[in-house]
Amino acid sequence: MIEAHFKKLRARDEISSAEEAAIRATVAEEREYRDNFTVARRGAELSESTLLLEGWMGRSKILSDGQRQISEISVPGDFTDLHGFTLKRLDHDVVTLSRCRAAIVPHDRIRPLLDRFPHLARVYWMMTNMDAAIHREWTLSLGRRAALGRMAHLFCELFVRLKVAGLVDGQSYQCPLSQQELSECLGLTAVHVNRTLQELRRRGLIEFQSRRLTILDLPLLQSIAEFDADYLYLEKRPR
Amino acid sequence: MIEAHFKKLRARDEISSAEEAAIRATVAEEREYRDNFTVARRGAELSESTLLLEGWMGRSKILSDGQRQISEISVPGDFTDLHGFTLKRLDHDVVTLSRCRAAIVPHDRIRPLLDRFPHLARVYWMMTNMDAAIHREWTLSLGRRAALGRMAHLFCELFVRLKVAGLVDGQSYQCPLSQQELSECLGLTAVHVNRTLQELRRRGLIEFQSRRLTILDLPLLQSIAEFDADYLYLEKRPR
DNA sequence: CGCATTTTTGACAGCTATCAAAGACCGTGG
DNA sequence: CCACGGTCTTTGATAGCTGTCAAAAATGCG
Repeated sequence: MIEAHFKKLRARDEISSAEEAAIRATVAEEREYRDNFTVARRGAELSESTLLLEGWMGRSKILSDGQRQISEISVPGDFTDLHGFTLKRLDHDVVTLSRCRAAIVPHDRIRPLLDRFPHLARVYWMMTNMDAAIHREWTLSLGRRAALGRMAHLFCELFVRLKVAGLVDGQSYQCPLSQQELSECLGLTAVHVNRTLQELRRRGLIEFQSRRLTILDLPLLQSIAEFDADYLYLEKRPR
Repeated sequence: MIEAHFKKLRARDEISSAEEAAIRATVAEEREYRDNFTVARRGAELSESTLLLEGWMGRSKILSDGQRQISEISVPGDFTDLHGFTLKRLDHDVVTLSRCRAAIVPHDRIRPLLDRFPHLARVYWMMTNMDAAIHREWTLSLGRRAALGRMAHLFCELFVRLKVAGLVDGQSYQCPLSQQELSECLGLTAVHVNRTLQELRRRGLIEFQSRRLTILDLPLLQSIAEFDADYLYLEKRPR
C-alpha cells in the first residue's frame, strides 16, 4: 500500500518515475504494530521516519492529569514523523489508533535522496507544511466550532484525505477510532462525543457502526462543518 | 532588527557568516504596515515571504458568522509566511496585531539561496516544522487546558520566544494584543478573557497594562500552564 | 478636550463536563 | 458453537465553565 504515498504526492505535484524509484529504495524495512501502541515517545531521538502503509496513527500529548489530546491523525500514505528529520526529536508521542503496518525510512537515506533530488526536498517540505495547515484547521475547530460542526469537520477532512489515498469506498471509509479517541481529537469528553454522534445520525448525515463511517449527505455535512478543502492543497503544480 | 532573525536561527544551529550575508542579500525591500491590516489574504498567490522586523502579526481564519481564530502569533525575527514558499498560496490570512515593519524576501531569491546552501534549506524547513510544533501546543491548549492555564501558557510561550529574539526586558515584554485579540488566540470570548486576566492578576502571577506584560511569578505561571519549552526546540545542533 | 475603542461589570443562559450505571459488542477460549 | 470478561457505547441526572447581552467605566489617540 505504499501506492497511497505516491497518490498523495502526485495529487500535489509531478513525481517522476526516477524519483519514485529512489523513494522506494529508501525503505529499509516494514514493521507491524498492535493497536494502542506508542511508536515514538515525546523527546526521544529519531534516526528514522515512519511511512504509514496500513491503519491509522495519531500525534498526541498528555497533561499531568491524564487528559490526552490528539493533534493530528495519520492515514496510509502519510509520514507520521517526517518533521523529525529536521527536528531530531519530537514534541509529542506517536501512537497507533488501530493495528498498523509501516515502512521505515532511515534519516541517513533521506539526506542523500534530497541531495540528489532537490525537487523532492521541496515536495517533502511542502508535506510538512500541509501538516501544519491541518493543525491550523484543527485549531480553528477547537477554538471556534461547536461540537457538532467540529465533529462534522473531522469527518469531512478524513473523507477527502482518504479519498486521495484511494481508501474511500463510495461514501464510506474505515474509521477505527473509538469514541474515546474521537473525543481526544475533538477536545471533548467521550460522553459528549456519543451524544454529538447521535445528533449527526438523527439528522441523517452519517452512519457510524462497526468502525465504518458512511456519509449520507456530504453537502449538508460540509455546510454544518463550514468545510473548505483548500487547506489540503489539492492542486498539482510545481513545488 | 533583522538581528532577531539570526538570534532565532542561531538558537537552533550554527549559521556561518557567509550564510548570514547571503540571507541578508535576499531582502528586496522593507515595508511598514498599520495596525489591524491584512498583509496577505487567504487563497492569494504568494511570490514573496515576509520577515517580521518590528511588531506582531498573526495567522487567522474566519468563520461565516464572523468569529475569528488566530492560529499563531509571529514576533520579530519570524517569517510570517515562509510556508508559502512551497504551498504557493496560504490557507489563512496574515494580519498585523500592531504597527509593523517587515523585510520582503522574493521567492525567486529564496530558491537560489537554498540551492547554494542546502544547510539553510534544512534550517528553514526546520523553522516551518517548529511552526507546526507551536500549532500542536495550541491544539493541546484549546482542546484540554481550561481558560486560566491556556492563557498562562500563551504568556509563557511568548516570553520564551521573545527572549530568544532579544525582546524581553527583565520579566516583561511589550504585548500589543487587545483582549479581543487575546480571545481570538485562546478560543474564548473577550469578556471571559477579561475575567481570566483578572484572576491571573489576583493570584499575583502577572501584570498587564498599557500593552506591557510583566510576569511576577514565572515558576508558578509555568506550573499552572503545564508549560514545557521543549516544543520550541531551543537546542543548537546540526540540522 | 472629545470621541472611539477597549476594558470592566452584572445577570443569566447554555453547552459541555462529570459521575455513575446499564446495555452492547467482541475477541477469546472451552 | 456458546459462554465469558473486558471494552466500548449509551443513558440520566446534575454541575459548572464559558458564552451572551447590555451598559458603564476607563483609556487612548487625534
